[in-house]
Amino acid sequence: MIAIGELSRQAGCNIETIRYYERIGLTPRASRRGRYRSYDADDVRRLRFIRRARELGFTLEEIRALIGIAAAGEVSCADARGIAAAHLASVRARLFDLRRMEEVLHEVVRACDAGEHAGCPLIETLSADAS
Amino acid sequence: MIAIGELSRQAGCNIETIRYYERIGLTPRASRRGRYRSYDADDVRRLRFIRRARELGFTLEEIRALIGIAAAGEVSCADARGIAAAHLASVRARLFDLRRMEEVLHEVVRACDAGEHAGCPLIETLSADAS
DNA sequence: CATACCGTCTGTAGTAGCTACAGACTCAAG
DNA sequence: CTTGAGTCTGTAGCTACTACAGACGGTATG
Repeated sequence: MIAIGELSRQAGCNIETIRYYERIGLTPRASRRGRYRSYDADDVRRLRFIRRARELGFTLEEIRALIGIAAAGEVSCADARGIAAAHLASVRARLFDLRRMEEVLHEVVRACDAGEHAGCPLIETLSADAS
Repeated sequence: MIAIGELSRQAGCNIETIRYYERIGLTPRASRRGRYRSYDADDVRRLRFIRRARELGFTLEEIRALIGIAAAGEVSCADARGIAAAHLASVRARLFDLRRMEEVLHEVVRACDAGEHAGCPLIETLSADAS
C-alpha cells in the first residue's frame, strides 16, 4: 500500500488531479488508512490508463466510458473502436484548423522578415476586408 | 448606428460574446441609445479584427496587445511580429502533439478493423506497461 | 519531551473563453 | 392595446485542472 504522493510519482499524475478524479467519480473512492488515502498496484495501473488516455486527448467522459469497457472485457471492443474513431475525427478536425493557422502565421512572420509590406503584415491580415 | 444584433451578424460574433468582450474590457464600453448599446462601422471593424485573431488562435490577452499595436501605428510592428512568432511556436507545439495523437489513434482503429489482436487494440494501448 | 518539517487532509476559488439562462424592460407593428 | 422581437443586467455553468488556506499526522532531531 502506498500513499498519494507515491501514487502521484508512479503514475506521473499530480496529487491535486488524483483527488480531483476521485471527487468527480472518475476513480472510485480510495480506501483510507486513518485519514490518509492508500493505494495499491491496481490503482497505479488505473491512473496510468487515465493518463495515457488524456495524452491521446480523450475527454474525461470518454475515459469514463473506456474504463467501463476495459472492466467489461472484450465484449465491447466495438464500443471502444467507436469512441476511438469519433475522437480521431475530432483530432483530425483540430489538426486541419491548426494547419491553417500555422500557414497564415508562418506567412505573416515571413512577410514581416522580408519587409515586403509598407505596413505590419499581421495587423493588415487581421484588418483585411474579406473574410 | 446599429444595434447589437446587427453588429453580431455583421461581425460574425455571438451577442453574448460581444457583451462578454465589453465586460472584460477587451472592447471599450459601447455608447448607449437609452438602455441599448449602439455601434458604428469602427466597432464592426474592431470586432472582425478580434474574430480573425481568434480564428488564428490568439488568446484574448494577445489580442488586447494587438489592438494596442494596431492603434499605435507602424511603430511597433516588431512587437506584433514577436507576438505572432511566439504564437506560431505554440501552434506548432500543439500540431506536434496532435499529429502524434492522430498516428496512435489511426493505428488503433486500423488494428481494430484488421482484427489482428486477440484483445481490444485501444484498451491494450492504454493499458501498456511502458510509457 | 519539544520542535521542526514534510506529507496529507478538506474545502473553496481561480483559470480561458465563452454560453445559457432568468426575469425585466423597450419599442415598433398590427 | 397587445403581441412579439430585441435587448438589458446579473449569475451560473462548462472542461480539466491548479492553487491556495488552514488544519492535522507522523517522524527525525535538539
